Parts: sequence; C-alpha cells; structure tokens
Amino acid sequence: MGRNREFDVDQALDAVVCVFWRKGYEGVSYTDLTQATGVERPALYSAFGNKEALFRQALTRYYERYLDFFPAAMELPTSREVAAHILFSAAELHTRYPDRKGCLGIHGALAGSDDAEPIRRALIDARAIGEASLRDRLERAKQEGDLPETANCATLAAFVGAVLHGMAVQAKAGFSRDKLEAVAEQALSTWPTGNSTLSGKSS
Amino acid sequence: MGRNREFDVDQALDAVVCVFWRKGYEGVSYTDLTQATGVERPALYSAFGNKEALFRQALTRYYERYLDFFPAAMELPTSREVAAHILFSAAELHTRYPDRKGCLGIHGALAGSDDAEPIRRALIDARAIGEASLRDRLERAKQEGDLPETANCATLAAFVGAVLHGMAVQAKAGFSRDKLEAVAEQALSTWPTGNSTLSGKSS
DNA sequence: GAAATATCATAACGATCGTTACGATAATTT
DNA sequence: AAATTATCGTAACGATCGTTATGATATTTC
Repeated sequence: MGRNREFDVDQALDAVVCVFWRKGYEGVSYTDLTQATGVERPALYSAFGNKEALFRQALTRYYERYLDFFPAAMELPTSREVAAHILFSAAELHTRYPDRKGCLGIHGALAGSDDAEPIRRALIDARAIGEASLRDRLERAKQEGDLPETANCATLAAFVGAVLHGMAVQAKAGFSRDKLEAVAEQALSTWPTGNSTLSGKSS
Repeated sequence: MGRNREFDVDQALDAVVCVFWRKGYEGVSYTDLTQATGVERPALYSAFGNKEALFRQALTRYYERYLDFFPAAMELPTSREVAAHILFSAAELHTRYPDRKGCLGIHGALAGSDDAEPIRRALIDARAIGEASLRDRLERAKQEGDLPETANCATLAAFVGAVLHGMAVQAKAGFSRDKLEAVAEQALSTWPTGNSTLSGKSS
C-alpha cells in the first residue's frame, strides 16, 4: 500500500559510498549526498536513517564491494601470498578511482569532532577485525610450517596493517599505483619463510 | 600605545596545537579553541588571523616542537640508524600524550569538505618535503657505500613514510607504544645493508 | 589629566549543519 | 470510485559554523 519508491536504494547507497570515500564522514553534507544520489534529504532519512546509520551502511557496502580481496587473500596457500595479495590489491584499489583515492576505512573518520566518536570507533573496530583475521591466518601458517616458530604473527599482522594504512594516506596524497606497489614490495622484501613445502623454498 | 595583551601568544598557540592534534582541522571549532586557550574568539583572530592561518601556524609549531627528531635523525651516521631513529621516535611521540595520540601531520586533514582542501594540500606538501629530505639522505648513504648500489632510495623513503603514516593511524586507534615499536622493528628488518665500514658489518 | 589607541568581552552576523513538519502526489485496498 | 497509505519535494526547524561589529577597558602619549 502507498506510493512506490522512485529511486533504487542500492544504487543510492553506492553513490553515498563514493561521497564518504572522498570527503570522510564529517566532511560530507546532505547537500553533497542529495547531489550525488539525486535523492532528496527526507528520502535518504526514510531509507537509511540518520547520517550515522547511513555511514554505517555505506561502510558495510564498502567492505563487501571493494574490500572483498581481503577475505579472498586469506584463502591463498602461503602467508607470503596472503600478505602480497592484500598489499598489491590495496595499492590497486587506492588508486583505481581518481575521484576517490585512498581508503574509506582509513580516512572515513581518523580525527574529528566529538560527535564523530562513534564512527571513529566503528572504523577502528572494523580494522581490528581485519587485523585479527590476518593474525589468525598467520598463526595457521606457522602451524603449517609456512612461517618460522619464531615469527610473531600479531606483529606481522600489525606491520601489514601499518603499511596498508600508510599506503592509503599516500594514495590520498596522490601517490601513483607504481609507487605504492614499490612500497608494498619493500614491505614484503623480508617476509619470513618457514620450512614447509608451502613456502616453495625448500623441497 | 594602547592596551597590552592579557595572554601569551606562544602559550596560546601551544594549546591550539593540542586541539588540532586531537580533532583535526575541520573537527575543531572556535568554541574548542577558546576553551583550550582561555582566549576569546576575537583575540584569536587578532593574534593569528582566521582558522586556516591559525592552523598553519600551529602546524609550523608542531613541526619545530615535536618533529624535531626528524632533522636530528638526518645527522646520524648510517641510513639504518636514520630510519630507526625516525621510526622509534615516531612510535614514542604518537603515544606520548594520551589525550592526543597519533600525528597532527597525518590526521590534521586527511579527508574533509572542499573548504579544507588548502589545508590538506599543506599537509601533503609538508610530508613530501620530509620524504624528499629522507630520500636525499639515503642517496648520500648510497654514495657512501652505506646502501647498496641497487637500493632505490625514493622507494625506501616512501616505505619509511608509509610505515610512519600507518603507525600514526594505529596510534590514533589506541595501539600501544610497544606494539608500534614492534611494527617499526619489523619494518627495519627489511633494511638493506651496503659494504661500507659505516654499516658496521664489514671490516 | 586629556586624547589616542590597542585589546578586551559580549553579542550578533549570515551561512550551513543535521534533521524534520508539511502538504502534494501516486499507488494500493476496499 | 473512495479511502488509505507510503513517498515525494519544499521549506523550515534549532543549533552551530567561522567571522566580525561594537562598546567598554586599560595603557600610552601629549
């Protein structure tokens, strides 16, 4: 019963993702959002709730639509391939769209007013989940002999995270894909190797 | 002639630095600034100009008061010591003050509205200067045999920058100093060595 | 002591922020 | 066809944004 929606909610959310990606949570106004989506303010509120709820949905969409390389990387056979796939995919993603460089998960809300604190926490938590997931994957690698017994998986995961975040900052500053790939390569240059056949160095 | 200032301009600027450090450029309001400095709005305008000019002066102050370890690092004898000093000093600085973690140079203005574009550019330029200065220092190291002929100094400088920026993001997320130091250590494990006596490996 | 001047706090400026009444419009139900 | 209901665009809400006009206050100069 009642009138039908005149816009596609999924399509609007995709456009919203792009806006937040470029300007961050607090940098985006509803004027920006209506302009990008072609949807008036009240319709956005009716479809997504308030700005915070909208951003959370945009973040979820961002993860599933753009950060899908991350869970995919976890499936790769060796820890080095996992790390390499993450870093190079990020280098590509962060420079894929000239109008929205870098990573929504990083500059969506790094600093800001106190009002943005819940969003900042949400992004921190999301990144922590990713890092924990990588750490677990590396622990598995250690058990498989793909990483040495001495390897500190938590540190390695944090290191990959740091390079990842740093590349996002650099991408936002205009670094080319090539330059980011060189950074990724350097980061990978001393990835520890175990004694398993998985590493491809023995046998 | 005329009335005297009732506040210390240098002291006020120090307080302003802390506010921008915590909330970033656009996240700071003049209510925040008067609260932190004890100086009313018109007095801040009279002493520093508008918000953008104030931030630029705060950034300069930040560099000379907190990022002094960077030029100091350039004086160290080996490229590895240079990189190590930068990374460990950053890990310390980014976690030194619980009320303002991370780095003003990073989250002062990563993303935001179009109005903040000049400030974003200023931060990007400032970081680029630092990276270029590091690259030049590494070029010198190469000439001294402290780095191998094959070393790509621009890439190494960008890599140090990426880890630096990534640590700033992680510090803002609450990472401990120990964890950041572990990241720095991992980053340094990729550091190439030359054949000079400087490296301390030969001779 | 009187005139001149720079800084002070108060209070307001127009613009924009996120959010929402409101009446018109279109679709469904009886 | 009439009644109901959800969505539409317009227009406005109070709050806050960065910025500044204004008059009182304090200091210096004549």
